[in-house]
Amino acid sequence: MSDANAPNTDIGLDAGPLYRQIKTQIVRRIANGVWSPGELLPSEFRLADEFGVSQGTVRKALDALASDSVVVRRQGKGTFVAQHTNQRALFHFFHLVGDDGSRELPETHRVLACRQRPASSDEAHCLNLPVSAKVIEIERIRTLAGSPAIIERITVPARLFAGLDATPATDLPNELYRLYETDYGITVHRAVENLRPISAGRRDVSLLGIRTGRPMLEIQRTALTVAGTPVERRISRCDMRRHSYISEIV
Amino acid sequence: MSDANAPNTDIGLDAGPLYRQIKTQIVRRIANGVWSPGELLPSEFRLADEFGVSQGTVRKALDALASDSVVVRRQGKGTFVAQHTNQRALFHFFHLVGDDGSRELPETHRVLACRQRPASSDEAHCLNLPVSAKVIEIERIRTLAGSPAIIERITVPARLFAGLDATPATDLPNELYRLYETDYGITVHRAVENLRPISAGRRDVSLLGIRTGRPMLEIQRTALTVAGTPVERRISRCDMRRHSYISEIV
DNA sequence: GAGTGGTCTAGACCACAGA
DNA sequence: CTGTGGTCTAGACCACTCT
Repeated sequence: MSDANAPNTDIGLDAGPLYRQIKTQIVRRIANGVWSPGELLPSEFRLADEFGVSQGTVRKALDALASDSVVVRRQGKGTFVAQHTNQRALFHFFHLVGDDGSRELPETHRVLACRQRPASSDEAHCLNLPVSAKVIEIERIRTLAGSPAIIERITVPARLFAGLDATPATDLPNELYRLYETDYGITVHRAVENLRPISAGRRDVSLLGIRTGRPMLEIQRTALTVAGTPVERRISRCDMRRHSYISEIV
Repeated sequence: MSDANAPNTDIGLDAGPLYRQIKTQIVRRIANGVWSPGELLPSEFRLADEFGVSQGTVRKALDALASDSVVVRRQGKGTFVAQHTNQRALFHFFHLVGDDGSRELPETHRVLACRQRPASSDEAHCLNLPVSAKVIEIERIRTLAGSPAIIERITVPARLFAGLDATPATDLPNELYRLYETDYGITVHRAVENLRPISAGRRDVSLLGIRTGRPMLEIQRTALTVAGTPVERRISRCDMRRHSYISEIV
Protein backbone atom coordinates (compact mmCIF):
# COMPACT_ATOMS: atom_id res chain seq x y z
CA MET A 1 0.00 0.00 0.00
CA SER A 2 2.73 2.46 0.87
CA ASP A 3 4.72 1.05 -2.06
CA ALA A 4 2.78 -0.68 -4.76
CA ASN A 5 5.70 -2.95 -5.69
CA ALA A 6 6.82 -4.05 -2.26
CA PRO A 7 5.12 -6.23 0.30
CA ASN A 8 3.47 -4.34 3.08
CA THR A 9 4.94 -3.91 6.51
CA ASP A 10 2.42 -1.60 8.14
CA ILE A 11 -0.20 -4.30 8.51
CA GLY A 12 0.32 -7.11 10.95
CA LEU A 13 2.05 -9.69 8.73
CA ASP A 14 0.23 -8.35 5.67
CA ALA A 15 -1.38 -10.97 3.43
CA GLY A 16 -4.65 -11.03 1.56
CA PRO A 17 -6.19 -8.69 -0.99
CA LEU A 18 -5.76 -4.95 -0.66
CA TYR A 19 -9.40 -4.18 0.03
CA ARG A 20 -9.34 -6.60 2.94
CA GLN A 21 -6.24 -5.01 4.41
CA ILE A 22 -7.85 -1.62 4.12
CA LYS A 23 -11.00 -2.94 5.74
CA THR A 24 -8.90 -4.23 8.62
CA GLN A 25 -7.12 -0.90 8.97
CA ILE A 26 -10.39 1.01 9.10
CA VAL A 27 -11.86 -1.42 11.65
CA ARG A 28 -8.74 -1.01 13.74
CA ARG A 29 -9.04 2.77 13.71
CA ILE A 30 -12.68 2.58 14.72
CA ALA A 31 -11.88 0.11 17.49
CA ASN A 32 -9.10 2.42 18.71
CA GLY A 33 -11.39 5.42 18.77
CA VAL A 34 -9.60 7.26 15.96
CA TRP A 35 -13.06 7.56 14.44
CA SER A 36 -16.00 7.49 16.86
CA PRO A 37 -19.58 6.31 16.36
CA GLY A 38 -21.55 8.86 14.37
CA GLU A 39 -18.41 10.49 13.01
CA LEU A 40 -17.92 11.25 9.32
CA LEU A 41 -15.10 9.33 7.66
CA PRO A 42 -12.90 10.91 5.00
CA SER A 43 -14.30 10.59 1.50
CA GLU A 44 -13.41 7.63 -0.69
CA PHE A 45 -10.93 9.70 -2.64
CA ARG A 46 -9.16 10.96 0.47
CA LEU A 47 -8.90 7.44 1.88
CA ALA A 48 -7.68 6.17 -1.47
CA ASP A 49 -4.95 8.84 -1.46
CA GLU A 50 -3.96 8.05 2.08
CA PHE A 51 -3.76 4.30 1.52
CA GLY A 52 -2.20 4.68 -1.90
CA VAL A 53 -4.83 2.64 -3.72
CA SER A 54 -7.58 3.42 -6.20
CA GLN A 55 -10.96 4.72 -5.15
CA GLY A 56 -12.60 1.48 -6.30
CA THR A 57 -10.55 -0.54 -3.83
CA VAL A 58 -11.51 1.72 -0.93
CA ARG A 59 -15.10 1.50 -2.08
CA LYS A 60 -15.00 -2.28 -1.91
CA ALA A 61 -13.68 -2.13 1.66
CA LEU A 62 -16.32 0.41 2.70
CA ASP A 63 -19.12 -1.58 1.05
CA ALA A 64 -18.04 -4.64 3.00
CA LEU A 65 -17.98 -2.63 6.24
CA ALA A 66 -21.43 -1.28 5.48
CA SER A 67 -22.81 -4.78 4.99
CA ASP A 68 -21.28 -5.70 8.38
CA SER A 69 -23.04 -2.60 9.80
CA VAL A 70 -19.73 -1.17 10.92
CA VAL A 71 -20.34 1.97 8.87
CA VAL A 72 -23.37 3.60 7.32
CA ARG A 73 -23.16 5.18 3.88
CA ARG A 74 -25.36 8.07 2.83
CA GLN A 75 -25.39 9.27 -0.74
CA GLY A 76 -24.48 12.93 -0.99
CA LYS A 77 -23.34 13.11 2.63
CA GLY A 78 -20.60 10.60 3.27
CA THR A 79 -19.70 7.48 5.22
CA PHE A 80 -20.29 7.44 8.99
CA VAL A 81 -19.26 5.11 11.77
CA ALA A 82 -22.37 3.12 12.74
CA GLN A 83 -24.12 4.17 15.90
CA HIS A 84 -26.55 2.43 18.21
CA THR A 85 -30.09 3.60 17.59
CA ASN A 86 -33.45 2.35 18.79
CA GLN A 87 -33.96 1.02 15.29
CA ARG A 88 -30.89 -1.14 15.50
CA ALA A 89 -31.70 -2.24 19.05
CA LEU A 90 -35.16 -3.27 17.92
CA PHE A 91 -34.32 -5.14 14.75
CA HIS A 92 -30.98 -6.61 15.69
CA PHE A 93 -30.68 -6.89 19.45
CA PHE A 94 -34.21 -7.52 20.68
CA HIS A 95 -35.94 -10.63 19.43
CA LEU A 96 -39.12 -10.83 21.47
CA VAL A 97 -42.30 -10.21 19.50
CA GLY A 98 -45.91 -10.05 20.66
CA ASP A 99 -48.34 -12.82 19.77
CA ASP A 100 -50.00 -10.40 17.36
CA GLY A 101 -46.67 -9.99 15.58
CA SER A 102 -45.97 -6.55 17.07
CA ARG A 103 -42.33 -5.73 17.52
CA GLU A 104 -41.68 -3.27 20.34
CA LEU A 105 -38.81 -2.45 22.64
CA PRO A 106 -39.55 -2.46 26.37
CA GLU A 107 -40.86 0.98 27.35
CA THR A 108 -39.82 0.99 30.98
CA HIS A 109 -37.59 -0.87 33.37
CA ARG A 110 -36.98 -0.99 37.10
CA VAL A 111 -33.42 -1.32 38.36
CA LEU A 112 -33.14 -3.69 41.32
CA ALA A 113 -29.40 -3.45 41.85
CA CYS A 114 -26.25 -1.95 40.38
CA ARG A 115 -23.12 -3.02 42.23
CA GLN A 116 -19.56 -4.17 41.88
CA ARG A 117 -18.52 -7.72 42.79
CA PRO A 118 -16.12 -10.49 41.73
CA ALA A 119 -16.96 -12.33 38.53
CA SER A 120 -18.64 -15.71 38.72
CA SER A 121 -16.91 -18.50 36.85
CA ASP A 122 -19.47 -18.28 34.05
CA GLU A 123 -18.87 -14.55 33.75
CA ALA A 124 -15.10 -14.86 33.89
CA HIS A 125 -15.28 -17.48 31.16
CA CYS A 126 -17.66 -15.58 28.90
CA LEU A 127 -16.00 -12.20 29.38
CA ASN A 128 -12.53 -13.65 29.07
CA LEU A 129 -11.49 -12.32 32.49
CA PRO A 130 -9.21 -13.72 35.18
CA VAL A 131 -11.11 -15.41 37.98
CA SER A 132 -10.42 -12.65 40.47
CA ALA A 133 -11.59 -9.81 38.21
CA LYS A 134 -14.30 -7.42 39.28
CA VAL A 135 -17.50 -6.98 37.34
CA ILE A 136 -20.37 -4.56 37.62
CA GLU A 137 -23.75 -6.17 37.85
CA ILE A 138 -27.03 -4.54 36.93
CA GLU A 139 -30.21 -6.33 37.79
CA ARG A 140 -33.48 -5.02 36.44
CA ILE A 141 -37.00 -5.84 35.36
CA ARG A 142 -38.12 -4.81 31.90
CA THR A 143 -41.71 -4.18 30.94
CA LEU A 144 -43.41 -5.46 27.80
CA ALA A 145 -46.88 -4.28 26.80
CA GLY A 146 -47.40 -2.76 30.22
CA SER A 147 -46.47 -5.79 32.33
CA PRO A 148 -43.17 -6.75 33.96
CA ALA A 149 -41.93 -9.53 31.72
CA ILE A 150 -38.14 -9.87 31.81
CA ILE A 151 -35.73 -10.25 34.72
CA GLU A 152 -32.28 -9.35 33.47
CA ARG A 153 -28.89 -9.76 35.11
CA ILE A 154 -26.24 -7.84 33.19
CA THR A 155 -22.55 -8.03 34.01
CA VAL A 156 -19.72 -6.04 32.46
CA PRO A 157 -16.00 -5.86 33.29
CA ALA A 158 -15.45 -3.18 35.97
CA ARG A 159 -12.19 -2.18 34.33
CA LEU A 160 -13.94 -1.07 31.14
CA PHE A 161 -16.91 0.55 32.87
CA ALA A 162 -15.30 2.43 35.76
CA GLY A 163 -17.92 4.34 37.71
CA LEU A 164 -20.93 2.63 36.17
CA ASP A 165 -21.86 1.18 39.56
CA ALA A 166 -22.07 4.73 40.95
CA THR A 167 -24.61 5.77 38.33
CA PRO A 168 -28.01 6.64 39.83
CA ALA A 169 -30.54 4.05 38.72
CA THR A 170 -32.65 6.76 37.17
CA ASP A 171 -29.81 7.61 34.77
CA LEU A 172 -29.69 4.10 33.36
CA PRO A 173 -31.55 4.00 30.04
CA ASN A 174 -33.53 1.04 28.86
CA GLU A 175 -31.18 0.73 25.88
CA LEU A 176 -27.88 0.22 27.65
CA TYR A 177 -25.85 -0.13 24.45
CA ARG A 178 -26.26 3.55 23.71
CA LEU A 179 -24.94 4.33 27.18
CA TYR A 180 -21.98 2.01 26.69
CA GLU A 181 -21.19 3.85 23.48
CA THR A 182 -21.60 7.45 24.61
CA ASP A 183 -20.26 7.18 28.17
CA TYR A 184 -17.65 4.44 27.93
CA GLY A 185 -16.62 4.43 24.28
CA ILE A 186 -17.60 0.80 23.90
CA THR A 187 -19.67 -0.25 20.91
CA VAL A 188 -21.44 -3.57 20.90
CA HIS A 189 -21.17 -4.96 17.42
CA ARG A 190 -22.58 -8.47 17.62
CA ALA A 191 -23.78 -11.00 20.15
CA VAL A 192 -24.37 -14.72 20.59
CA GLU A 193 -27.48 -15.88 22.38
CA ASN A 194 -28.11 -19.30 23.87
CA LEU A 195 -31.75 -20.03 24.62
CA ARG A 196 -33.29 -22.66 26.83
CA PRO A 197 -36.64 -23.18 28.49
CA ILE A 198 -36.80 -23.01 32.29
CA SER A 199 -39.47 -23.21 35.00
CA ALA A 200 -40.63 -20.15 36.91
CA GLY A 201 -39.12 -20.10 40.39
CA ARG A 202 -40.07 -18.22 43.53
CA ARG A 203 -38.37 -15.04 42.42
CA ASP A 204 -40.05 -15.09 39.00
CA VAL A 205 -43.38 -15.55 40.73
CA SER A 206 -42.93 -12.57 43.01
CA LEU A 207 -41.38 -10.25 40.44
CA LEU A 208 -43.36 -11.10 37.32
CA GLY A 209 -46.60 -12.48 38.69
CA ILE A 210 -46.22 -15.72 36.79
CA ARG A 211 -47.28 -19.01 38.42
CA THR A 212 -44.71 -21.39 39.92
CA GLY A 213 -43.38 -23.92 37.46
CA ARG A 214 -44.77 -22.19 34.38
CA PRO A 215 -42.35 -22.41 31.44
CA MET A 216 -40.18 -19.36 30.76
CA LEU A 217 -37.36 -18.64 28.32
CA GLU A 218 -33.84 -18.03 29.53
CA ILE A 219 -31.61 -16.07 27.16
CA GLN A 220 -27.88 -16.14 27.81
CA ARG A 221 -26.16 -13.47 25.76
CA THR A 222 -22.53 -12.61 25.27
CA ALA A 223 -22.00 -9.28 23.48
CA LEU A 224 -18.81 -8.45 21.58
CA THR A 225 -17.13 -5.37 20.14
CA VAL A 226 -16.14 -5.09 16.51
CA ALA A 227 -12.70 -6.33 17.56
CA GLY A 228 -14.28 -9.48 19.00
CA THR A 229 -13.68 -8.58 22.66
CA PRO A 230 -16.52 -9.76 24.90
CA VAL A 231 -17.84 -6.79 26.87
CA GLU A 232 -21.14 -7.90 28.34
CA ARG A 233 -22.74 -11.03 29.73
CA ARG A 234 -26.51 -10.86 30.07
CA ILE A 235 -28.93 -13.46 31.33
CA SER A 236 -32.62 -12.75 30.82
CA ARG A 237 -35.54 -14.72 32.22
CA CYS A 238 -38.55 -14.00 30.05
CA ASP A 239 -42.26 -14.45 30.64
CA MET A 240 -43.39 -15.78 27.25
CA ARG A 241 -47.11 -16.03 27.88
CA ARG A 242 -47.80 -13.25 25.37
CA HIS A 243 -44.59 -13.21 23.35
CA SER A 244 -42.32 -15.41 21.29
CA TYR A 245 -38.68 -15.20 20.30
CA ILE A 246 -38.16 -14.63 16.60
CA SER A 247 -35.20 -15.97 14.65
CA GLU A 248 -34.73 -15.36 10.94
CA ILE A 249 -32.77 -17.96 9.05
CA VAL A 250 -31.00 -17.60 5.74
CA MET B 1 -30.57 -4.14 -21.41
CA SER B 2 -31.70 -5.24 -24.84
CA ASP B 3 -30.98 -1.68 -25.99
CA ALA B 4 -28.55 0.32 -23.96
CA ASN B 5 -30.19 3.62 -24.86
CA ALA B 6 -33.81 2.73 -24.31
CA PRO B 7 -35.69 1.88 -21.14
CA ASN B 8 -36.24 -1.78 -20.55
CA THR B 9 -39.45 -3.57 -21.32
CA ASP B 10 -38.53 -7.16 -20.59
CA ILE B 11 -38.49 -6.71 -16.84
CA GLY B 12 -41.74 -6.25 -14.99
CA LEU B 13 -42.08 -2.46 -15.02
CA ASP B 14 -38.30 -2.06 -15.00
CA ALA B 15 -36.87 0.39 -12.47
CA GLY B 16 -33.76 0.32 -10.33
CA PRO B 17 -30.10 -0.16 -11.19
CA LEU B 18 -29.06 -2.61 -13.87
CA TYR B 19 -27.29 -5.04 -11.56
CA ARG B 20 -30.46 -5.34 -9.50
CA GLN B 21 -32.57 -6.06 -12.56
CA ILE B 22 -30.11 -8.72 -13.63
CA LYS B 23 -30.14 -10.20 -10.16
CA THR B 24 -33.94 -10.39 -10.35
CA GLN B 25 -33.80 -12.04 -13.76
CA ILE B 26 -31.36 -14.67 -12.56
CA VAL B 27 -33.43 -15.37 -9.43
CA ARG B 28 -36.48 -15.72 -11.63
CA ARG B 29 -34.77 -18.26 -13.86
CA ILE B 30 -33.63 -20.26 -10.87
CA ALA B 31 -37.10 -20.15 -9.34
CA ASN B 32 -38.58 -21.31 -12.66
CA GLY B 33 -36.17 -24.19 -12.92
CA VAL B 34 -34.31 -22.84 -15.96
CA TRP B 35 -31.20 -23.43 -13.87
CA SER B 36 -31.42 -26.15 -11.21
CA PRO B 37 -29.60 -26.52 -7.90
CA GLY B 38 -26.02 -27.63 -8.47
CA GLU B 39 -26.06 -26.54 -12.09
CA LEU B 40 -23.30 -24.44 -13.61
CA LEU B 41 -24.38 -20.98 -14.75
CA PRO B 42 -22.96 -19.38 -17.90
CA SER B 43 -19.76 -17.46 -17.30
CA GLU B 44 -19.81 -13.78 -16.43
CA PHE B 45 -18.87 -12.83 -19.99
CA ARG B 46 -21.62 -14.97 -21.52
CA LEU B 47 -24.22 -13.52 -19.16
CA ALA B 48 -22.93 -10.02 -19.87
CA ASP B 49 -23.33 -10.64 -23.59
CA GLU B 50 -26.79 -12.05 -23.17
CA PHE B 51 -28.02 -9.21 -20.97
CA GLY B 52 -26.18 -6.59 -23.00
CA VAL B 53 -24.25 -5.14 -20.07
CA SER B 54 -20.63 -5.14 -19.03
CA GLN B 55 -19.03 -8.01 -17.18
CA GLY B 56 -18.63 -5.84 -14.08
CA THR B 57 -22.37 -5.33 -13.82
CA VAL B 58 -23.08 -9.06 -14.06
CA ARG B 59 -20.37 -9.61 -11.48
CA LYS B 60 -22.08 -7.25 -9.05
CA ALA B 61 -25.37 -9.13 -9.48
CA LEU B 62 -23.67 -12.51 -8.98
CA ASP B 63 -21.76 -11.30 -5.92
CA ALA B 64 -25.01 -10.16 -4.36
CA LEU B 65 -26.62 -13.52 -5.13
CA ALA B 66 -23.64 -15.30 -3.60
CA SER B 67 -23.96 -13.30 -0.39
CA ASP B 68 -27.66 -14.29 -0.29
CA SER B 69 -26.50 -17.92 -0.76
CA VAL B 70 -28.53 -18.23 -3.92
CA VAL B 71 -25.42 -19.16 -5.91
CA VAL B 72 -21.97 -20.41 -5.01
CA ARG B 73 -18.90 -19.11 -6.82
CA ARG B 74 -15.77 -21.18 -7.29
CA GLN B 75 -12.65 -19.65 -8.71
CA GLY B 76 -11.45 -21.49 -11.78
CA LYS B 77 -14.68 -23.48 -12.08
CA GLY B 78 -17.66 -21.18 -12.35
CA THR B 79 -20.85 -20.07 -10.64
CA PHE B 80 -23.31 -22.74 -9.48
CA VAL B 81 -26.87 -22.62 -8.21
CA ALA B 82 -26.72 -23.23 -4.46
CA GLN B 83 -27.67 -26.68 -3.26
CA HIS B 84 -28.77 -28.04 0.09
CA THR B 85 -25.92 -29.82 1.78
CA ASN B 86 -25.46 -31.16 5.29
CA GLN B 87 -23.15 -28.23 5.89
CA ARG B 88 -25.85 -25.74 5.08
CA ALA B 89 -28.45 -27.68 7.05
CA LEU B 90 -26.15 -27.69 10.05
CA PHE B 91 -25.03 -24.08 10.06
CA HIS B 92 -28.13 -22.39 8.73
CA PHE B 93 -31.16 -24.56 9.40
CA PHE B 94 -30.40 -26.38 12.61
CA HIS B 95 -29.82 -24.27 15.70
CA LEU B 96 -29.66 -26.78 18.54
CA VAL B 97 -26.22 -27.17 20.10
CA GLY B 98 -25.03 -29.48 22.86
CA ASP B 99 -24.18 -28.12 26.29
CA ASP B 100 -20.53 -28.76 25.47
CA GLY B 101 -20.88 -26.51 22.41
CA SER B 102 -20.98 -29.39 19.95
CA ARG B 103 -22.95 -28.75 16.83
CA GLU B 104 -24.37 -31.90 15.27
CA LEU B 105 -27.28 -32.77 13.05
CA PRO B 106 -29.64 -35.50 14.27
CA GLU B 107 -28.25 -38.87 13.18
CA THR B 108 -31.48 -40.81 13.07
CA HIS B 109 -35.20 -40.30 13.08
CA ARG B 110 -38.32 -42.41 13.41
CA VAL B 111 -41.31 -41.56 11.25
CA LEU B 112 -44.59 -41.87 13.13
CA ALA B 113 -46.93 -40.84 10.34
CA CYS B 114 -46.98 -39.57 6.77
CA ARG B 115 -50.46 -38.80 5.52
CA GLN B 116 -52.62 -36.42 3.58
CA ARG B 117 -55.30 -34.33 5.32
CA PRO B 118 -56.95 -30.89 5.17
CA ALA B 119 -54.87 -27.96 6.40
CA SER B 120 -55.47 -26.62 9.88
CA SER B 121 -56.19 -22.92 10.08
CA ASP B 122 -52.62 -22.26 11.31
CA GLU B 123 -51.22 -24.22 8.38
CA ALA B 124 -53.51 -22.57 5.84
CA HIS B 125 -52.47 -19.19 7.18
CA CYS B 126 -48.75 -19.88 7.28
CA LEU B 127 -48.62 -21.68 3.92
CA ASN B 128 -50.87 -19.14 2.28
CA LEU B 129 -53.40 -21.81 1.28
CA PRO B 130 -57.20 -21.74 1.00
CA VAL B 131 -58.91 -23.27 4.01
CA SER B 132 -60.01 -26.37 2.16
CA ALA B 133 -56.55 -27.17 0.77
CA LYS B 134 -54.88 -30.51 1.37
CA VAL B 135 -51.54 -30.81 3.07
CA ILE B 136 -49.21 -33.72 3.66
CA GLU B 137 -48.19 -34.21 7.24
CA ILE B 138 -45.07 -35.98 8.42
CA GLU B 139 -44.68 -36.69 12.07
CA ARG B 140 -41.37 -37.96 13.35
CA ILE B 141 -38.99 -38.17 16.27
CA ARG B 142 -35.42 -37.01 15.80
CA THR B 143 -32.49 -38.25 17.83
CA LEU B 144 -29.78 -36.07 19.35
CA ALA B 145 -26.67 -37.58 20.93
CA GLY B 146 -28.29 -40.99 20.93
CA SER B 147 -31.57 -40.06 22.62
CA PRO B 148 -34.95 -39.18 21.13
CA ALA B 149 -35.12 -35.42 21.64
CA ILE B 150 -37.40 -33.75 19.09
CA ILE B 151 -41.00 -34.44 18.11
CA GLU B 152 -41.61 -32.79 14.76
CA ARG B 153 -44.82 -32.22 12.85
CA ILE B 154 -44.08 -31.11 9.31
CA THR B 155 -46.78 -30.03 6.86
CA VAL B 156 -46.37 -29.14 3.20
CA PRO B 157 -48.94 -28.28 0.50
CA ALA B 158 -50.11 -31.52 -1.17
CA ARG B 159 -50.28 -29.75 -4.52
CA LEU B 160 -46.53 -29.11 -4.54
CA PHE B 161 -45.53 -32.48 -3.11
CA ALA B 162 -47.77 -34.91 -4.99
CA GLY B 163 -47.00 -38.47 -3.96
CA LEU B 164 -44.93 -37.61 -0.91
CA ASP B 165 -47.50 -39.27 1.35
CA ALA B 166 -46.98 -42.52 -0.57
CA THR B 167 -43.24 -42.50 0.13
CA PRO B 168 -42.12 -45.41 2.34
CA ALA B 169 -40.98 -44.06 5.69
CA THR B 170 -37.58 -45.64 5.17
CA ASP B 171 -37.05 -43.46 2.09
CA LEU B 172 -37.49 -40.24 4.04
CA PRO B 173 -34.07 -38.79 4.85
CA ASN B 174 -33.32 -36.90 8.03
CA GLU B 175 -32.55 -33.82 5.96
CA LEU B 176 -35.85 -33.31 4.21
CA TYR B 177 -34.75 -30.18 2.34
CA ARG B 178 -32.48 -32.22 0.11
CA LEU B 179 -35.45 -34.44 -0.73
CA TYR B 180 -37.64 -31.43 -1.48
CA GLU B 181 -34.95 -30.21 -3.84
CA THR B 182 -34.13 -33.40 -5.67
CA ASP B 183 -37.56 -35.02 -5.84
CA TYR B 184 -39.92 -32.03 -6.01
CA GLY B 185 -37.80 -29.22 -7.42
CA ILE B 186 -38.46 -27.06 -4.40
CA THR B 187 -35.56 -25.28 -2.75
CA VAL B 188 -35.95 -23.88 0.73
CA HIS B 189 -34.08 -20.59 0.79
CA ARG B 190 -34.89 -19.06 4.16
CA ALA B 191 -37.12 -19.58 7.16
CA VAL B 192 -38.64 -17.73 10.09
CA GLU B 193 -38.73 -19.43 13.47
CA ASN B 194 -40.86 -18.47 16.44
CA LEU B 195 -39.72 -19.96 19.73
CA ARG B 196 -41.55 -20.36 22.98
CA PRO B 197 -41.16 -22.46 26.08
CA ILE B 198 -43.79 -25.12 26.79
CA SER B 199 -44.41 -27.83 29.36
CA ALA B 200 -43.95 -31.50 28.57
CA GLY B 201 -47.30 -33.19 28.07
CA ARG B 202 -48.34 -36.84 28.13
CA ARG B 203 -47.19 -37.47 24.60
CA ASP B 204 -43.75 -35.90 25.22
CA VAL B 205 -43.38 -38.07 28.29
CA SER B 206 -44.10 -41.28 26.44
CA LEU B 207 -42.11 -40.46 23.29
CA LEU B 208 -39.09 -38.68 24.74
CA GLY B 209 -38.90 -40.00 28.27
CA ILE B 210 -39.05 -36.53 29.77
CA ARG B 211 -40.99 -35.91 32.99
CA THR B 212 -44.44 -34.35 32.92
CA GLY B 213 -44.38 -30.58 33.18
CA ARG B 214 -40.66 -30.25 32.47
CA PRO B 215 -39.90 -27.21 30.32
CA MET B 216 -39.36 -27.82 26.60
CA LEU B 217 -38.81 -25.55 23.63
CA GLU B 218 -41.37 -25.30 20.86
CA ILE B 219 -40.05 -24.09 17.51
CA GLN B 220 -42.59 -22.97 14.94
CA ARG B 221 -40.95 -22.63 11.56
CA THR B 222 -42.22 -21.38 8.23
CA ALA B 223 -39.85 -22.12 5.35
CA LEU B 224 -39.86 -20.11 2.11
CA THR B 225 -38.47 -20.46 -1.40
CA VAL B 226 -36.21 -17.89 -2.97
CA ALA B 227 -39.35 -16.38 -4.50
CA GLY B 228 -40.83 -15.94 -1.03
CA THR B 229 -43.48 -18.66 -1.38
CA PRO B 230 -44.07 -20.52 1.87
CA VAL B 231 -43.59 -24.25 1.29
CA GLU B 232 -43.33 -25.84 4.70
CA ARG B 233 -44.75 -25.40 8.18
CA ARG B 234 -42.88 -27.26 10.90
CA ILE B 235 -43.53 -27.40 14.61
CA SER B 236 -40.86 -29.02 16.75
CA ARG B 237 -41.08 -29.85 20.44
CA CYS B 238 -37.55 -30.11 21.78
CA ASP B 239 -36.14 -31.72 24.89
CA MET B 240 -33.59 -29.12 25.97
CA ARG B 241 -32.10 -30.88 28.99
CA ARG B 242 -28.78 -31.30 27.21
CA HIS B 243 -29.03 -28.68 24.46
CA SER B 244 -29.63 -25.02 23.85
CA TYR B 245 -30.80 -23.02 20.85
CA ILE B 246 -28.15 -20.76 19.43
CA SER B 247 -28.87 -17.43 17.76
CA GLU B 248 -26.16 -15.20 16.34
CA ILE B 249 -26.90 -11.51 16.26
CA VAL B 250 -25.27 -8.86 14.09
C1' DG C 1 -3.04 -23.59 -22.51
C1' DA C 2 -7.79 -22.13 -22.16
C1' DG C 3 -11.39 -20.70 -19.31
C1' DT C 4 -13.11 -19.31 -14.97
C1' DG C 5 -13.74 -16.19 -11.07
C1' DG C 6 -10.86 -12.61 -7.98
C1' DT C 7 -8.53 -8.23 -7.69
C1' DC C 8 -7.28 -3.65 -9.03
C1' DT C 9 -7.37 0.34 -11.77
C1' DA C 10 -9.18 4.60 -14.23
C1' DG C 11 -12.63 7.24 -15.76
C1' DA C 12 -17.46 8.53 -16.98
C1' DC C 13 -21.92 9.89 -15.59
C1' DC C 14 -25.90 10.02 -12.19
C1' DA C 15 -28.48 11.15 -7.76
C1' DC C 16 -28.43 13.43 -3.72
C1' DA C 17 -27.21 16.91 0.13
C1' DG C 18 -26.02 21.22 1.50
C1' DA C 19 -23.89 25.88 1.15
C1' DC D 1 -22.30 25.11 -7.24
C1' DT D 2 -19.28 21.54 -5.10
C1' DG D 3 -18.61 17.28 -2.95
C1' DT D 4 -20.40 12.99 -1.71
C1' DG D 5 -21.66 8.14 -2.62
C1' DG D 6 -24.06 5.01 -6.50
C1' DT D 7 -23.78 2.93 -11.01
C1' DC D 8 -21.59 1.38 -15.15
C1' DT D 9 -17.93 0.52 -18.21
C1' DA D 10 -13.42 -1.34 -20.09
C1' DG D 11 -9.36 -3.43 -19.57
C1' DA D 12 -5.33 -5.39 -17.07
C1' DC D 13 -3.38 -8.96 -14.44
C1' DC D 14 -3.61 -12.87 -10.98
C1' DA D 15 -5.04 -17.51 -9.00
C1' DC D 16 -7.24 -21.47 -9.69
C1' DT D 17 -9.18 -25.77 -12.25
C1' DC D 18 -9.19 -28.91 -15.75
C1' DT D 19 -7.69 -30.85 -20.09
